[in-house]
Amino acid sequence: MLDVKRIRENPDWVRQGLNARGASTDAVDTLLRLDEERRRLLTEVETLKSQRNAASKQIGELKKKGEDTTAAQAAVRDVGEQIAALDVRVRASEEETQRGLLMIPNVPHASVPVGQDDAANPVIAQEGTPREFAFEPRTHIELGEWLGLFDFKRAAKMSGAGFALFTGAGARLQRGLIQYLLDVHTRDHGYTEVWPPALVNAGAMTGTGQLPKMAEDMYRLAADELYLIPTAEVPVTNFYREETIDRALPVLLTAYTPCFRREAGAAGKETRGLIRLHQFDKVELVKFTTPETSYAELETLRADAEDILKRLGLVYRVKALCTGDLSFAAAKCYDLELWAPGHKGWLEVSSCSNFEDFQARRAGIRFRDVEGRLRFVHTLNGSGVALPRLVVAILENGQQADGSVILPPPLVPYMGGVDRLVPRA
RNA sequence: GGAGAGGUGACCGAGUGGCCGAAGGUGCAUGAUUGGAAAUCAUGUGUACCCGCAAGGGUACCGAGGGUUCGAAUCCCUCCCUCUCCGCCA
Repeated sequence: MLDVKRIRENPDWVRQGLNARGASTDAVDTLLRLDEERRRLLTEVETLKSQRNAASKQIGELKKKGEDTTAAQAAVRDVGEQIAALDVRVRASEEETQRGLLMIPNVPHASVPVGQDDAANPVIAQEGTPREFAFEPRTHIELGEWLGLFDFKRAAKMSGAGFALFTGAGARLQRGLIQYLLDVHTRDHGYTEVWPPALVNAGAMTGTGQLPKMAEDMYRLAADELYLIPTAEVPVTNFYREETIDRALPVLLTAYTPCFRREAGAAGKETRGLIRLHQFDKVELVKFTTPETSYAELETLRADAEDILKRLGLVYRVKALCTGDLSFAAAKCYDLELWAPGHKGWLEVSSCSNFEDFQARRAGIRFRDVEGRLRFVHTLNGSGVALPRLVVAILENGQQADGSVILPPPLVPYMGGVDRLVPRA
């Protein structure tokens, strides 16, 4: 969330940000009104509390001297009742202000291109050129079925539409990719590996900004009031929730987790095969940085994710998300998209975002700067990368005329020496 | 799941109704001492919010939330977490 003081002192900054996102600025005006009311009540009740504290102290002293304090106590009790009544209003006002704050999205960074929606996202880089095929390239679904890598029919039987069941070499490829991605990020990019819970509480979800706004998109276990994580960003960013980080910044963490998304409202979009799933696997990168370095760190985070795609020899492009397409908590974001020749399109495999102090303020993650002041860190994260679409690209790009698939060389050791996927005999 | 013991500041630890935002110790910072250090001595050392141009003042916080009281770290209730033992289980 944004700093209420900053909104108070510079409401136009927030209004401009909301405008750029294509969101209404009414929330700012409402919030300013709520904040003013809140402070008025707070000042009032604190004055009364000050009076009560002084009077109570006096009663204590009088009692020690053995004097009668009945009248004084009655008077203070009266003040106490006023305080109790006011406290109720203060709390209501604070809750309302907080609710308002939680619903206001982050303000886009000045470098974010202005635009209405994803059509306005500029492509800022492209690596490699799509391969020319001497035959009509098959989709990952055709390839996977022929090679026995996954079985959507059986997945639907046990779980329903939108779930993947990997089999044989397909299952091994999942395991190998997870290990490969974690190896590269820990060995070559300086990240520390963590293995977090996949179920988190509402506090964690609020800390990273999924709650309260995105409640509809998540699986929730009502009996225990727990949520299935939609991304490792949630548990990993909450690693330091309500803490002052006592390590030198930046802190770099990486984690593999399954990810769970209800994808409510996604019906009708690309739902076949591996492209959009209710459960998928992902290796995530998370950074905690000082405010001064977060934008430089965003560039290296993106480079770390890109490095994976380069090593695997895949064709990809980078988009800078425009103001209108930015997610709720992000101040700036890049998307990495892989070329999928069978699918004849680009598939998003990573979003690399800087949230500035938006998540840190919600989650209470701070550090001590060189002058010893407590400040909120900046948090960043990016996929490094999501597995299913990576598999789509690997299969569709590596396919041969006979339907076999040549694997990228770095994966061969992770596949037990297998360099080409062929149907099981 | 059952029984018991606990949760106090960066850390250890005292504190059973007012003199407690909290003793004492450790750590840390600054100064004195020293050639330099150790030791020693002195001083300082939480966070959030509100009022104020500022200086400064106020409120709250002793796991969380309620309650009793003129007054709660201290008493009562609920919940969470940690530890020990038992049960169960991968």
